[in-house]
Amino acid sequence: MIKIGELSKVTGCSVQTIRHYEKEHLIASVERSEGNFRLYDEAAVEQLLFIKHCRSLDLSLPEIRQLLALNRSPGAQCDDVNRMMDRHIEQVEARIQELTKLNEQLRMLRRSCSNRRTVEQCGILRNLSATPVSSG
Amino acid sequence: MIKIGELSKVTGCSVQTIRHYEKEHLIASVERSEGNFRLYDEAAVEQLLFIKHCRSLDLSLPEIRQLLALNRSPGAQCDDVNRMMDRHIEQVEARIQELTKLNEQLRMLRRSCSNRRTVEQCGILRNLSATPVSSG
DNA sequence: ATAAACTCTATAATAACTATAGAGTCAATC
DNA sequence: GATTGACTCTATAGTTATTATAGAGTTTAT
Repeated sequence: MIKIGELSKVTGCSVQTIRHYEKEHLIASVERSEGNFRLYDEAAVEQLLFIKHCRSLDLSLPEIRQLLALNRSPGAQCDDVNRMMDRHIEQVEARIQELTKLNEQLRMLRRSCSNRRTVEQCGILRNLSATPVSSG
Repeated sequence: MIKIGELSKVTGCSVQTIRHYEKEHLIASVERSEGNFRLYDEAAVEQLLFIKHCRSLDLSLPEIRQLLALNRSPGAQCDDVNRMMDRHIEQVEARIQELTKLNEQLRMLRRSCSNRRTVEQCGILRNLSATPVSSG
C-alpha cells in the first residue's frame, strides 16, 4: 500500500491531478490510513496509467470514464468503444485541417512584413485590419 | 451611433463577447446613452473586426492587446509584431505535429479492434492498458 | 399602461487541471 | 517532550475565452 505522493511518482501524475480524478470518479475512493491518508494498491497504479495513456491520446475525462465502465463489464459489445474512437479520430483530423489552413494564413501574413519597418508601414497590421478571410 | 446589439450583428461577435472585450481592455469604454446603453461608432466596428480577424488566427487576447497598442503608436518599429507572429506560427506548427502523431496512434489503436467483439477481446482496451507510448 | 425586445451588472459555468491557504499527520532529532 | 521537515488533508480560487444566467432597468410599439 502506497500513499498519494508515491503513486504520483510512480505514475507521473501530480498529486492534485490524482485527487481531481477521484473527485471526478475516474478512480474510486480508496481506503484511508488511521491519519486519513489515501492508500493505494497495484490495481490503482494500473488504472491511473490507463487514464494517463488515454489522456496522452487527448481523450476527455468523460470519454475515459466511459471506457473504464466498459472495461468493468467485459461481456459487453465493444461497438461503443469503436464509435467513440472513430468520433475522436474525426475530431483530431478536423482540428489538423483547421490548423493547417491557419498556418498558411499566418505564413502569408508574416511574409507581408520584413523587419525594420515602422508600424505604419507594417503589412501585418495593415492586413489584419482588412476584411477577415471568409472561413474564419 | 449604434447600440451593442447592432454592433453584434454587424461584426458577428456576441453581445457578451463585446462586453468581455471591453472588460479586458481590448476595446475602450465608450460613451453611454441617457439610459446607460453603450453607443458605438464606425471606428469601434473596425476595431472589433480587427480583433475578430486576429481571433480567427488563434491569437490570444493578450497578443491582440499588444498588436492594438502597436497599432496606436505608428512610429514604433514593427519587430515586435514580427516576433510575435513568428512565435505564434511556431506554436501552431508544433501543435500540428503533435496532433499528426496523435492521429497515427489513434488509427493504429482503432485498427486493433473490429466490431462485434466483446469488450474482453477488445484490442483497443487491451492496448490502452499497456504501457503508454514514450512521447506522451 | 403594458408588453416585447433590448440593455445593464454581476456571477457562475465550461475543461482539466494548477496553485494556494490553513490545518492535520508522521518520523526523526534535540 | 518539543520541534522540525516532509508529507497529507480539505476547500477554494485561478487559468482561457467565452457562454449562460438572474434580476433589474430602458426603449419602443401598441
